Amino acid sequence: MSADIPVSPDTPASPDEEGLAESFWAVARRLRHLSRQTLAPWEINPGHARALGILTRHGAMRLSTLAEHLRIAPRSATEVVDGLQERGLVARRPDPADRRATLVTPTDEGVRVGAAIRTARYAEAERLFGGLSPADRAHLARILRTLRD
Amino acid sequence: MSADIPVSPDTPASPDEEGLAESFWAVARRLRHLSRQTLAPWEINPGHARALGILTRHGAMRLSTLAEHLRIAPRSATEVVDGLQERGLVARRPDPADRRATLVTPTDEGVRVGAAIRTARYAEAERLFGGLSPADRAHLARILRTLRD
DNA sequence: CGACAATAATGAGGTTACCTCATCATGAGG
DNA sequence: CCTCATGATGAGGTAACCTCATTATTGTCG
Repeated sequence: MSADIPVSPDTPASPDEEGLAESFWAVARRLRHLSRQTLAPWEINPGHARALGILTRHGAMRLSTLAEHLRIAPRSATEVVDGLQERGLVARRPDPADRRATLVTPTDEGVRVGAAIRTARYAEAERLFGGLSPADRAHLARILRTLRD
Repeated sequence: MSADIPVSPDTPASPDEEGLAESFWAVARRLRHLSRQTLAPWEINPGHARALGILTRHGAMRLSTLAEHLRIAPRSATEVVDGLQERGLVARRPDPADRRATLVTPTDEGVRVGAAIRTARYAEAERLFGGLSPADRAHLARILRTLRD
């Protein structure tokens, strides 16, 4: 680099009001980063992990229903399921109630991996939020709940 | 829909510990949504807005420096700048100090739009965080600052 | 019952926002 | 001055989405 002034990290840590959103994104970035590390051992991407999580929590469901859970177009869910199927984590079976439909079910392996990821995610959250005092944690939980609605 | 059970919103509002990350993402989703609305009047996407913001805050810089700020590959910054240039928000000029390099400068219009977006973002944050009591707001700011480091 | 619109999944093809690698001009050090 | 490094960009690729068209099947209604 001709002049190697280290580039400031683009988030201008401003006083407070404006910085609230900025700080929020900074933490979100950390969380996303942690998440990537967490998922690395399974060589699964966040999208697939999310789908697998939904499937292991709710059990078998139609492709279109999965799409709704994921809030993506049904056509896109087809591709997510393709990926999970290739990895042997889910299987397609015909819906006995409607021969147009496909039920997506986690395989045994899928259930196993889904549970492992769930556990790892728990640890991941602990790693980030563990530094907080129990009081702060409760506070944060309450505030986030307020903001979310 | 054959059985129109409304799909539950996939985030299972779990007790607390695990839900902290979940809540966090839920709020992030709201923020992102607000952000899209905020930017709509300028028909500019978040990536372009971010680049323009950096340029108006820091002034003219090399394409490669912009890439560092954005944390993307220089080649990708070329495309972002192409987009902003098409919209007349930035201009390329040769770097007088190095004839290989290009300085990207916001145009007058770019400065104007950048400032307007900055103001709108302020209002956007207010819209989300405004519901909080001043105490909660301070609390949140402090907690986020802790989590970010 | 039988025609017909609605629905489930998927093929085909497009978009966006990134990436890497190769190329070309320019710069800097031995 | 020769070589190697660097700044921007052309060429081409990928991941994760999208829409629209197609096919099989279903529910409805006259």
